Amino acid sequence: MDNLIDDMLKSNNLSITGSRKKILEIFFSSNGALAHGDIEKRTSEKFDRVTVYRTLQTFLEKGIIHTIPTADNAIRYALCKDSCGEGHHHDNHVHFICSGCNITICLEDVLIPSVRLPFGFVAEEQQMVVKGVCKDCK
Amino acid sequence: MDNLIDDMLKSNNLSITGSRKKILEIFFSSNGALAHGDIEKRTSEKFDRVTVYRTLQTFLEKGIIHTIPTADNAIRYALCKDSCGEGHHHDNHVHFICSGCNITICLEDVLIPSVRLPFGFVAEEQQMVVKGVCKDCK
DNA sequence: CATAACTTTGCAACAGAGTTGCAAATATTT
DNA sequence: AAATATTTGCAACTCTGTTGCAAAGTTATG
Repeated sequence: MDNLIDDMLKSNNLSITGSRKKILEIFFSSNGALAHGDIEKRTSEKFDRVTVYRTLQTFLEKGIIHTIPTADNAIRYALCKDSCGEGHHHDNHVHFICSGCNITICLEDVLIPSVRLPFGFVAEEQQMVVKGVCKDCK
Repeated sequence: MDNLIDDMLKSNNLSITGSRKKILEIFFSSNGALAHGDIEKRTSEKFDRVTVYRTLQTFLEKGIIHTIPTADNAIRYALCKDSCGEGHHHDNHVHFICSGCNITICLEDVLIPSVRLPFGFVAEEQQMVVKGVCKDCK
């Protein structure tokens, strides 16, 4: 497990540091998406806020994590499935937010359906968020 | 025009005040969705920041406007079409953000397609945002 | 394996978005 | 026109995120 994380960092040309390892571990051991605040809570005051922000930013740039749009004004992050090439991650799946436990889940198998736009509009990227009750809260 | 706005406020049990009239006017005269900051700019320093926030909050509660989810961490608001009853607005249309002029538009005629969720998940509400180029920037 | 070169961290300070309490001002009711 | 209720503006605050810079840590080099 530790080796997997080290390799992951190394293959992205990132120095292997305590905070990066810890934050990656948190992502691996959580089944949903995480907001910056969630991560701060789970690192139990070990790292500076700024370090967490910068680490997330770095992971984002390297395509290790991706962002999830939410209406509640807090960016959430989730691990990318390593099925696609580095850098250009295809984030074309639906995200689910449970109104019970508030978890945010990537529904990797549920693809965003395409819509027919009015004449003159060209789509480049689309995001879909479904709110409801997850299988554990039912 | 002034009467329409007054009636709109009155029928929602809201006092008719300068800031509310002005902010409603701004919504009527803009063709896209507005963030809090946009509104502040267009009121040209006439009202307090807090008043704008509270007015938007009030309009939201009364179902006069609705929020639009964006990835860039700023809530945007748009007028609700008055086709549906008071309070319970059906916000089931797609939103479009232009990467050229950055406008956010409600595509009232483009309904969000429903998706098949994994077993055990129940959808209550869904939001879809398409980014691309609008008809004026093409 | 020590030293140099580079990268990352933590601190401090800041910026922007949004909220709350409260007294003053403005609307509405009578 | 006075009494009541609602709304506004101010001040102060919280929360989220960013930037510059020196200190500490990591990696590469001889």
